[in-house]
Amino acid sequence: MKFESVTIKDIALKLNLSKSTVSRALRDSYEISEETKKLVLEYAKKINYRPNPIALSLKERRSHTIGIVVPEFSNNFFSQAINGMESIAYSSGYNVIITQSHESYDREVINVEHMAYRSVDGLLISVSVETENFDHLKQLHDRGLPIVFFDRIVEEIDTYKVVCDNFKGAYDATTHLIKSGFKNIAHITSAEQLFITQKRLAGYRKALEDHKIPFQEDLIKHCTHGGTVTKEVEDAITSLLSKKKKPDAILSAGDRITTVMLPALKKFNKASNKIAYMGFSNSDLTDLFTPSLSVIRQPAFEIGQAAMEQLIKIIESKRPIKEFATKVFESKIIIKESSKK
Amino acid sequence: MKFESVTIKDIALKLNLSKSTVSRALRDSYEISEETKKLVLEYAKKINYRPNPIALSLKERRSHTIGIVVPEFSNNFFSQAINGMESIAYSSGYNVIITQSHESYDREVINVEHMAYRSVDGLLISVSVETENFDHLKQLHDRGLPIVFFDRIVEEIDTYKVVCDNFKGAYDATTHLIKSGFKNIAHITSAEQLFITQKRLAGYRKALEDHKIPFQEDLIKHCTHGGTVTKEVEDAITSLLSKKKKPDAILSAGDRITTVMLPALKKFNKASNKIAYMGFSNSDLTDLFTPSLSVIRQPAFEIGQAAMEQLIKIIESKRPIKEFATKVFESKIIIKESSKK
DNA sequence: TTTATTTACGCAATCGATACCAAAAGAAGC
DNA sequence: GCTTCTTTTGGTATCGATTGCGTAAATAAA
Repeated sequence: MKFESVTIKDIALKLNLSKSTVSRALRDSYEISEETKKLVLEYAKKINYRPNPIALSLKERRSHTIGIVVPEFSNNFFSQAINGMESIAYSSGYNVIITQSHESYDREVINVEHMAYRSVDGLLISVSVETENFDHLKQLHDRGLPIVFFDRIVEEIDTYKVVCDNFKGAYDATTHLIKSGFKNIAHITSAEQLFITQKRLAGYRKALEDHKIPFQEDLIKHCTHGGTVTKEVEDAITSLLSKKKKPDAILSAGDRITTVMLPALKKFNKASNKIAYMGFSNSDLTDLFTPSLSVIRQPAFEIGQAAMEQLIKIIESKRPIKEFATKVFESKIIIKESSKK
Repeated sequence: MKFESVTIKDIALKLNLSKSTVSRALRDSYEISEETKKLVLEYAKKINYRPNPIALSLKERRSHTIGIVVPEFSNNFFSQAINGMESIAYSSGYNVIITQSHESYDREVINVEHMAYRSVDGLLISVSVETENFDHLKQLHDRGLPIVFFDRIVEEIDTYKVVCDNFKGAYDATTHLIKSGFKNIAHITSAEQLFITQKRLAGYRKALEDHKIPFQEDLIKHCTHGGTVTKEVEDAITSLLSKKKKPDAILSAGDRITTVMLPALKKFNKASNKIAYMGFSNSDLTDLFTPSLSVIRQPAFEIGQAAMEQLIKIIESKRPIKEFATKVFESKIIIKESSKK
């Protein structure tokens, strides 16, 4: 239960040296004789000595560990982004620890604080759908913790951000639907306060406008839990389908909403005139659906990489960085069966 | 960049007390007067004092943090298991940190050691498909780190384990295929050395045997990367389909193999006589496929919960635990279209 | 009044590693 | 032979929190 580990003191005792000498020998300091170095290094290797990172974190106030907070792993966009982050972190000598907020504000606060107090050197976060108050992040940021936002960014905190061009993604998808002959396009999306929700909605509206299709408020459905609660998506569908003038196409925002929407829609499409649909999704399985799903795909892996690269740059910069940019990636429209007339 | 935090010393200085008095007051020690306690508590609250967990970890050699190592998040089985683990951990006052091995032995070793040295109080792990040498886990276990295995367990390390009845899962699925009229059933599975692979294969063989169908070695295909490399699954399919006597059904093991197999099979099924299939999968999307996918589903969330519960029990037990059990859950066969004649 | 017992607090060591400062030993210069 | 400089090593404080031990003051008992 105690988990004994080898320390510098053990080596010092054994070799009749002081702790400081051993420490310096291990770090290959110039002030230690070759002879002593060799002695220490050999013995350290023999007993498989490893410096205790907890002690180092306490002393140096850094841990070579980066914290990642995402809403959910099971959302492919996030698991792919995490893979991108890991790839950069490991090659730069950092470890990552990852937590999920499960779209809960409370959980997000707990996770963020736990990481901060565990001395992560920096934080990568995509905020939960519930998060409207950003004090937990602002405080840490003000106290000097490097933070990089990705995907679900927080506008009011001035740091580096990595996103997709959500406006354009939604604009292109909507345009595609319009050009395919649909005129009554609904939009099922995430909570209103999310920045990406606003951007996507704006893209959708602009596409309608550019094609002289009037915007209808009641074709917009917000899922306040981002699709994690199945019922809210089903309710949105039901509400759309019970309208006098039913939509002929649906644009959905977010992996979760898209996949939860499909079963409900499938049931309906069997019984009556088909409704076309497409959505934001990074799932690899969308081709297997019938009809195969047209999607807006984001370069999640690259977004993760870019976010991690930037975070490490901030962490390792000598002087505090004041100028921050927002890196924007392009999403890609992939047309399959589900959006055809 | 430095991230200043409030310490006990700050409080002591401000209130003209010693560090020890402040510490004791905060921990509500009986040797501190009510008056002083109140003073300290109020000031601590005011300046938002939080004990530094790094310092505590160093002192107490425990962190109230539990490490989880899984092959991949994007595998639904694992993301669901993690959710089960988190649910127990949080209600028991533990935090979790999660890493992926990406089915790589080297990455697994790095992750495990990083966590151990970061003073996790215990470890939950499902080993990578590559892992054949268990020294990294054995060493830690021998030194007293509580470990609980789940799903991909290590037989030779004596600790608590949580699994599904993989034998029965494969047996039931194979039996179902046989009873549906298939006689030439192939099995695409993961690397041979994995314990669950062996169990599933045994279940498959027993079902054949019980129905007097001869076992054919060349109907078994092992994917040494567990399906993470698309080509190995495609090769397995190609090899099966190029046989003189093609299989009439396929049983696949594991989420990843199942989903990677589908596109390859779909292409083939369009062109020629259909091959039935079913597989182990915890994806929520299997109903959306055409044909809808018959699956063996494991209670991943419950497995995660059980594993975490048991780990916490080991961590918190006063005396070292010597007797370990293996908890076995039942999987469930869900019959859909893909396994019908 | 004297002694014994609480009460309430401070000092210093500890966890593991690092780093500044001092000190010892040897080498070099005069 | 003495001072000065260099090389190599040891002592000790530090990071933040806990804790055993010691002790002054306050109170109770004799």
